[in-house]
Amino acid sequence: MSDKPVALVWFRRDLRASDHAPLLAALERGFVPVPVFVWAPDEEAPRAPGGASRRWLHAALQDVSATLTALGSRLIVRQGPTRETLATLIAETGAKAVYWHRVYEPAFMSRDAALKEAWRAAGLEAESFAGDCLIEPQSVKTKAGTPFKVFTPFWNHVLTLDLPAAKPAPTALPAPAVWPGSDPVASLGLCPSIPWDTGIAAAWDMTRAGGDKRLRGFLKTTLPHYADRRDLPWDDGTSRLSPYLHFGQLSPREVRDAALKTGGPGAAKFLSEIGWREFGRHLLYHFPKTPAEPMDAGFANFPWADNPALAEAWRRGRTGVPIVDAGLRELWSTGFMHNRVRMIAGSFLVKNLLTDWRAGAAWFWDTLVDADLAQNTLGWQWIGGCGADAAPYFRVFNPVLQGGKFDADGDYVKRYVPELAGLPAKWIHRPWEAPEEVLARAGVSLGETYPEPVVGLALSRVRALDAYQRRRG
DNA sequence: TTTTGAGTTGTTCGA
DNA sequence: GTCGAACAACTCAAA
Repeated sequence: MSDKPVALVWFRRDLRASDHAPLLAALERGFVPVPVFVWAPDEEAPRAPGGASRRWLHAALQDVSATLTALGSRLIVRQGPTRETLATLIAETGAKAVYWHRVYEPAFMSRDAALKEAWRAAGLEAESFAGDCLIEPQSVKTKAGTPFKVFTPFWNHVLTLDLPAAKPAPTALPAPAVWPGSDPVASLGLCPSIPWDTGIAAAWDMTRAGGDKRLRGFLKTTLPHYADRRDLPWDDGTSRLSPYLHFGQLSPREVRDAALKTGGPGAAKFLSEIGWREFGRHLLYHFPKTPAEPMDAGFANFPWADNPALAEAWRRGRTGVPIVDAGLRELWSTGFMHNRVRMIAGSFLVKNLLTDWRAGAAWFWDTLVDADLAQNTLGWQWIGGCGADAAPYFRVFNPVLQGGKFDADGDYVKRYVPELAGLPAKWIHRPWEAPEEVLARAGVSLGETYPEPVVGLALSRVRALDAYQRRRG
């Protein structure tokens, strides 16, 4: 117990005790930190967090709460409008300061600036700190003073900068004379009422320790082969750190420092993937309308097809194209989709089905445990061909060829589309072309046990090329 | 200001 | 089956 003045430490996407500048600042400046989390989903834009993301948040909050408790502190959890809820907590604790990490999403930038101004006007010390990125979006500019729009020069520039390293967690935290009341994490209603989350819970250790274990194992055994194996969806060749990074259970500085320390082949490639995360934040900050609007204005009136049945088949993994269906079923059952398959499935929705990329972004938002506004926007605008550094319009992924290249034995398809497991590798990515006797032997009856393809690949490819070409005028 | 080199992730076609 | 060319210019970033 301490009679020092209290500082609220406002937790958001930084659900950890290590590399936590606001927490350290409170201690260094002689305050007793009171960690707080405010659940106000309606204030997130353009949409409140999706189901899978909420499920992860539930675990992450419980975990960081336990971590803070072990250090002698607590996590105070409240729900309600952020401004009023924090005002209540400031009054209850007599806090003289509020510290937090910046979040660079459009909905928060102006709101948080207004809060800072209001708190300072009220005589509080209010300060925000660099958030969940290696380099803050507003501090990187081309020599012409404009934001970067191409990844390679962006990242080459960032690599020349002297970036701060991660800081360790405090070894102990003081407690205030009186703790304010806290709602149980369970009362936030983040877990589903019908248990669709068993697959997610089985696939992930959603704690900081789980992320840390994943990071260490990845660096030790996978990093040397990263460049080759990261594209194989049946393999465990990617870091799978994205949800831990999204919720700040691991900071990008911690991940970067550990990868640099490991070094060797693969490290630069892996760091460039962290770089894409940075680039996504950069783009969202400088182009705040991109979650809702194509960055390339020429796409404003693109003739997207409006076919709810096809979009639903895609969401449910019932398109009849095995690797696409496998990806969407992996997503539905585990809250994750391998990066290679995200591209294949995204290309199929946007190009073969000519569906507005925003429909894909909305589904990913609801179902991904790593759903992140900046990354989701960048990824979907890229595959739609309407974003920064986007895929050329004529790049239409062929799911059969992609399957043959990256899932040659069909192991990935078999895992998530078990009704095709009896098919030999030769046909598993194109069952509609398999001879009748092969299908019969595998127990596959197209249209009954597994759908016929909802579109012909060749025809829909030509249609997409035509639509994209026409857009160019 | 003008110029120049370059740009995540692909497919198809024809020799 | 393997390989190179074509696909389409356009924009970006830096010299």
